[in-house]
Amino acid sequence: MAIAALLRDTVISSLHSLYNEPFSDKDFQVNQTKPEFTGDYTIVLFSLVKRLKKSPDEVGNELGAFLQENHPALVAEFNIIKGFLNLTIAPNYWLQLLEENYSKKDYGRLPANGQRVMVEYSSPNTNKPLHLGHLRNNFLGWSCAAILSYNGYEVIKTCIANDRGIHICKSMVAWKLFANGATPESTGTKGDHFVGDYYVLFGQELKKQSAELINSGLTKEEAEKKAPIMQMAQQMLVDWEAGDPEVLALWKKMNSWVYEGFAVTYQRIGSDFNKTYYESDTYLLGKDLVAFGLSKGVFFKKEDGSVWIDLTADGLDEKIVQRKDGTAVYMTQDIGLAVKKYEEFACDKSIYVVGNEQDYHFKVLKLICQKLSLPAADGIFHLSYGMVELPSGRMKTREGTVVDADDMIEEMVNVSRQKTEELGKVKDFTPEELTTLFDTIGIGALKFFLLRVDPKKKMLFNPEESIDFHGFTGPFIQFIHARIRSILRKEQPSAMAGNYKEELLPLEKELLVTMEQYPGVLAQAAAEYNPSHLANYVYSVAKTFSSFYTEHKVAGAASEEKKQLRLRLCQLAANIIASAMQLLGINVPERM
RNA sequence: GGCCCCGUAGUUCAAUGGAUAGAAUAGAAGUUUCCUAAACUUUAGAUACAGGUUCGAUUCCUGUCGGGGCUACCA
Repeated sequence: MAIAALLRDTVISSLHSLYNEPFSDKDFQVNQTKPEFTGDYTIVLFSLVKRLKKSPDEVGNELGAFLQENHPALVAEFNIIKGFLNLTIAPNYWLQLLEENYSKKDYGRLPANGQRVMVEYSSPNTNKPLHLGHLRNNFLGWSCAAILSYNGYEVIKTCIANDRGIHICKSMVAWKLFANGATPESTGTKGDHFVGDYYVLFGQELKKQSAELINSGLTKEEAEKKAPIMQMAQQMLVDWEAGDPEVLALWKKMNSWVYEGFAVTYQRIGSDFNKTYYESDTYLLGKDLVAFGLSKGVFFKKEDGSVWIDLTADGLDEKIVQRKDGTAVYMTQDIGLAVKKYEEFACDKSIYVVGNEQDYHFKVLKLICQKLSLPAADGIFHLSYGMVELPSGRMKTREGTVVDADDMIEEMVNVSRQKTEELGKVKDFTPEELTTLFDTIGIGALKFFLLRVDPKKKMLFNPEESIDFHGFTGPFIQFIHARIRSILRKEQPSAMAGNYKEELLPLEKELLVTMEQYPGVLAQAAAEYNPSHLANYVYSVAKTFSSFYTEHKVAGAASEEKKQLRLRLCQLAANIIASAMQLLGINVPERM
């Protein structure tokens, strides 16, 4: 058990023994002791003071003495400062922890817990290439899946391809009008970019056409609706739904180009899925649920035949679930897909990694599913993440301010190549090894940059300043790992004769205390679906190790006993760094 | 208009209601005959504003100011 949890339980039982009353973890806090005070962990006593009607010193002394006397293997010493009971953990506790875990490659991994969870992420539109915002989504979804799996969940990764609709028709219309039969092959363009270019062309042509109509007195909205090219797109959507063979053939062809492009990018960034759903297959789902909802009285029909749900009692609006022409809307499809997913996989939880602009949508989705008493309802969880913004604000396709994912990756890899060559430490690598290393470092920097921030918060990317390779970054952590591996290549820990007797030095202790927290951090990252906890944590391990490494020699330690201890610290640190980075989707090199 | 989210060093990010608000970067000053200097050490620098709850508030509540999002018979 993690020491913080162990202390919590021990304090609860100790308080019970002392005062013969029931206590819970709400009655005190367990914090790590601030470095300026003596001790490792601190019990915050204030709420106990109130409840027991004793002074902080009284409570602290009674509890401290009790712990010291009855749990000597855990608590060695204590001191009290202004209501804070600082506990020094028995040195042997740390040493034993190290001895038991230093060689475990999967330190912190939990056994299967029988729970199954679905993570839907990525979910691209098939009319344009991926951008930086999609990368945040992909990294987040992949990492959450990995973290959950490490914590014992069975994880199903899914993706819904938004492969139909007016946006797809726009690319198709523009291609028909302007391409003269060009293909990705004929132009040497990556398929998703190729199709995206026609989506942009559509926008430009629409702007041109609507400008003329605006001059003749229409509003912008009216003009865009009436522009001939938009009319063509609308007609194409109707034809698509009617199953027009020519339209379907074009649709299939252009989508296949996009998928080829996506496959290259997914391969590069490591995104993968157990199951991909296609909106073209699922967009009619949910229609029978409308009838079901009507029969249950959850939905109601308006005079024009459209079907709605009234959510005003829940503080929301009325929401449409079926158009007057009988077709399903986005919401209805999503309800249908939720049911389908549940039928296929029966997951206990279903996580949707989708941007926070859809907070309202998912609130409504879950609420409707609950009102329909669908078994899938309670498991729905919207992992709502913030936008990646530029200094000028949101990225907008229309204004050409999107940061393209492939360009971004390419640039990161180039920078890593350049920096690596400047340092000149891997001149003996083969070309293949170098290519792998540049990818590892460049993509590692990018992933870490996007994952170190709390997913819920919007974040800023400034294209003027390239992503850093120093400080709180992926490459720094990779570098520390390479340094540790360099030590361990020369010498591995071997069996220690007897018990370790020397005192732990402050930096050794700090490193070990930090490393003990890994399982706790993993649990928190899983519970909150938040890889940034892991990113922050693994950085603190690397940073602490770096200080330790600068201050103390490992191979040249003063005694064999000391050397063995430090080799164990190295081994555990390397294992934790590799493990945590792996869960962020980042590889760590042996050398760099 | 209604609903939701966010305002922390120059900048980008941390901080289950707890001790003197942490990092990184940019700035200043140092460190390399020694396991990789993509490093280490030192230094200066911040809770938008005004109230309230509390022994204690960056955190909870109210208001003001500022920023963003949602509010489609688009997906």
